Amino acid sequence: MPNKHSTQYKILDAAQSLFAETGFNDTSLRQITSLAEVNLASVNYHFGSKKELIQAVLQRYLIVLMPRLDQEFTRLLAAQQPNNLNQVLTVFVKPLLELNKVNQNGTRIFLQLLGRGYADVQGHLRWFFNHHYGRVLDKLVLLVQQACPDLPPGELFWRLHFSLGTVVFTMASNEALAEIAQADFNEKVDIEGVILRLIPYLSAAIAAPVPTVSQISQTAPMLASEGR
Amino acid sequence: MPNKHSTQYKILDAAQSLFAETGFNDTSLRQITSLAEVNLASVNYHFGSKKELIQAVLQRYLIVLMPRLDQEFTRLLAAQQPNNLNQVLTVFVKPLLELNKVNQNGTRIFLQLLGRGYADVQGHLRWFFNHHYGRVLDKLVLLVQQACPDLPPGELFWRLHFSLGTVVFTMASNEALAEIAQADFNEKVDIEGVILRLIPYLSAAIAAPVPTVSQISQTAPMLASEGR
DNA sequence: GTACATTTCAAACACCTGTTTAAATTGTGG
DNA sequence: CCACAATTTAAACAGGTGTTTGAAATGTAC
Repeated sequence: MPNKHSTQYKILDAAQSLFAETGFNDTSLRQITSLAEVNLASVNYHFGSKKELIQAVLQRYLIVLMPRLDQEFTRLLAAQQPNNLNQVLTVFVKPLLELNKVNQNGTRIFLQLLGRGYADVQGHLRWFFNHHYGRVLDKLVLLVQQACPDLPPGELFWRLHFSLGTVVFTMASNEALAEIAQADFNEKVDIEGVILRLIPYLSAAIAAPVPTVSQISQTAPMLASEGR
Repeated sequence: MPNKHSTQYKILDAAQSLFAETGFNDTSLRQITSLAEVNLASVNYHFGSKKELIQAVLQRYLIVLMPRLDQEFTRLLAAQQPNNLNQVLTVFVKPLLELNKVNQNGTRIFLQLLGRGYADVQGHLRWFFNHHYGRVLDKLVLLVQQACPDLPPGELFWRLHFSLGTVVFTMASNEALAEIAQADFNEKVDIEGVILRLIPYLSAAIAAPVPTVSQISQTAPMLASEGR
């Protein structure tokens, strides 16, 4: 059934582009089916519901990406001495760029979809992702912990989520940013360029020195008195 | 007309909470008016349209925050020697926390709204913001440039947007993150705590060493061959 | 070629959206 | 109290949403 020109594929291809551009909630099934040149009802026939279509669109990439990432994480975990942060983050590059084999502009589209997935806080997406791929991310956390042994677990938690925010936001607004960069600095930037710029940024961010309690309390008292 | 219990205020208060929680597009006027206990038509009567209501909700905070930020930026720009990044970023703390005077939980709500504003890419919001407050942000760029004189302008552009993504995403998903942190690490985290954690993170990120061309080209060839 | 399952299709479904209308109500200055 | 403006109200508007239906078309195995 996986004909490259089947109705399913036409729907998935149309849906992913529109989802990436406009977000999940702001893309209607009628937009999708008219771009795919298929009947409106075929979405519900083949995928059941819009919710399941969204998951199918993401799954097409995740099913390729996550095992590749898992493989890279496992390889790094097997190393004798702990890896530094740059090494850990760099393993994302190849698997991400291989998504261009799944689909034209696959890397860009997938990362945009990821951004949309977190922006429209669709509860089911978060569950879907953690349920299927939580184990893989645990390995990443372990690697980062090994790379930054001085970082308290709580601090690491926040910094990983900060970093997720950086990636997700950057990708969601990728087109707009790339246009501005082109106009203001005359540098052509593609998705690969952005990924390579992110690595040193995130690397330094995650490994940033943890402020001591005394440093925090310089500003803290003011806050407590002004709250509410 | 600015009675604290007027219809306008009831609408604004209900709207900001729902917008922050669910996003602009996913919050209906009927949800807002029923929470505010006013008639549906009063939104269009008092604000004209939903678009203008969104801007009014944001404006209530921006009109307080931005002059305060402008004042801080100007003060720092007048200093004899250039300020370091930590000093520059720290000036955000006080003006942001003063938003709690505008409204209960004002700081958290405003930052969540900011996140929503960039997530639902409503073109009019970007325009609205740049049109009214572009000048203020130019001063911030100047300050960061002075703090990081070795950073090429193009790189600085990207890193500031990366940082915006960090803040915006973190705030948009703030509730969810705080809950997880509470459950997993048993640390109560409020908006002030998040802001204070962000500063060293962003500071290190923006000032990260710029990779040399030779470092990039180690991974680049593979990309070019696989990209389409 | 006939029987059966799969897939397509146009139409309708029930519901939700932002906005507008015109009448009823309330507030206000003379 | 009256006249006039400002505000509130219920109702309807036109259009969009995801989903369902039942008949038509197509594919497939015997």
